[in-house]
Amino acid sequence: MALFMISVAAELAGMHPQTLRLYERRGLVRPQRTAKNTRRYSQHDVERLMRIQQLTELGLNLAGVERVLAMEEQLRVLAAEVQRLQAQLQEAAVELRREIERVERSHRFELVPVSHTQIVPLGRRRRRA
Amino acid sequence: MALFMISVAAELAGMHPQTLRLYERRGLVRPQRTAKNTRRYSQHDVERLMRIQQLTELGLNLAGVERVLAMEEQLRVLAAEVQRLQAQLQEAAVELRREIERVERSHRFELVPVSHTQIVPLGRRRRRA
DNA sequence: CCAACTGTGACGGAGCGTCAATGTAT
DNA sequence: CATACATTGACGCTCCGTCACAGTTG
Repeated sequence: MALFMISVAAELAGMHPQTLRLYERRGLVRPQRTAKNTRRYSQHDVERLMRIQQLTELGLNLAGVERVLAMEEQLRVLAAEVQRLQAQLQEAAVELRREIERVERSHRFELVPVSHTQIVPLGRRRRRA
Repeated sequence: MALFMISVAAELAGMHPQTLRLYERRGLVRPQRTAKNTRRYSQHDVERLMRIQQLTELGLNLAGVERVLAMEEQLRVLAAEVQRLQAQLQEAAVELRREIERVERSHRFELVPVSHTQIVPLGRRRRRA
């Protein structure tokens, strides 16, 4: 996983390095730190920075950005849940058909329809014409 | 449905009337207008004003408030969708059991298990001991 | 010692809530 | 005429991005 020092991350995000430090102080991004206490930004951090920039360009202040990012995460989770449930529901429909078929087949093997049986004494089976 | 003039709505929401006019100009609330062009706030408008106040007290600016309110609506819609799908899924499980039972019952009426049949010549039915 | 990091402090522009002035209708 | 509405402009406070300065590390 690639990590960038603050100058590179700022360049990638199109921001002033000071802005990145400010965002970290406000808790908007949490880059790793090296043993010598310098920030290291992941690709994910940079993408988050770009998303922050989109929102601030829309006029949001940082409090709004923070809340919107949190809500976007909630939306992703919920949308995934909807996706999952829809798939599960479709699976349930398939399951229903399959199960009914299974039950019918099991009966077909175990059972003999009355209308198809012929009562014939044992040992006196007639030949079909 | 009760409607309030701006002074009353501002009182109810705990805001300055000018603030309400500002919010309308920004498109955050859309009170009705009388024929003489004075604003009329519904109960729903007042509740929205109070929600806006909560968000601004959290430090959001108006751009953020607008976006958050829109996303809250999306979240409500998605949450309702999840609710609906879960109920539908549970219903599907019930349906599965019911349908299987129906199939089995229909076979039980139409069919006779082989193991329970006895091949007996007609008219020579034996009495059970 | 230079380059890039770290932090803190200050400044300017923008956003926002309130006040003030002015006009209109009941 | 007094009151409450309307609109518009201005002022002060806060937020935020950037710049500046000082200290540390390779």
